[in-house]
Amino acid sequence: MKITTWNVNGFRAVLRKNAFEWIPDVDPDVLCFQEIKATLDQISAEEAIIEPYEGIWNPAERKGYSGTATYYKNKPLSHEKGFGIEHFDIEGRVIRLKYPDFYLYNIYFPNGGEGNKRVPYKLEFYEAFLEICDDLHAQGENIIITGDFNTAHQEIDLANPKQNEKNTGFLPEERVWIDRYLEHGFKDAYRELYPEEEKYTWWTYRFNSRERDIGWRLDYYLVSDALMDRVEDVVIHSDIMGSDHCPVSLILKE
DNA sequence: CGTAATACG
Repeated sequence: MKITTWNVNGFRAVLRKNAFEWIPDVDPDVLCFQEIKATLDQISAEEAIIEPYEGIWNPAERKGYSGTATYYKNKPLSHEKGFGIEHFDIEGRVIRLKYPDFYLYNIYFPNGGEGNKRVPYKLEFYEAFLEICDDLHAQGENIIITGDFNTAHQEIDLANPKQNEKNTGFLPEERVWIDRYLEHGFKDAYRELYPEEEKYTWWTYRFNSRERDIGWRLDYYLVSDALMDRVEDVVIHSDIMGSDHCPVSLILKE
């Protein structure tokens, strides 16, 4: 089974750029998109279709902002949008699919904002979601979390760690939440397999950053400890264009 | 700089 995550930074922008063309080549079983920045009524029915997938959209209430969509080949046992907490759910950040062996969460974690204004909301979101994961783990369930975490975990996860210690995305109080997830029964699948690799998944559109590879690793797969032996590979598709993020795939053994 | 609506990342 192959799962691919991609922060599209505007579903309509990706359509305009014809930038979904890589999908048949990568051929994921599930596609997790973040920052769709659209509702279904802003595009045609045809534009929402990605063959041969079926899609679930969870847009934010606010126009042109945030939002997630998950496309799958094989129908999950069930699916839910949000986590039942109003002030988080209105931003369309969460879609959960239930498969026989695990829950798959597609999540667009909050950005800390200009002047770190939204860091408190972001930290609350990490906290609330970890509690949900704790409950599921306590029930013996396995979980795969993927999406844009909006935080680089360690110095190895961004090109310029020193100069970003006071910027959202690399604040100590944000990074410690990734530590907490790992302490609560998750593995960072990419880092487990590639402890020394310096590869990024996001580059600002400014300053020619992508060409110069001045980036951050913000898009992760956190998998329950018990699932780690089923992880065959994690692939960062650095060459796939169309957004300021690149797609990342998780390949699971059956 | 880019996406999208006048803010946000």
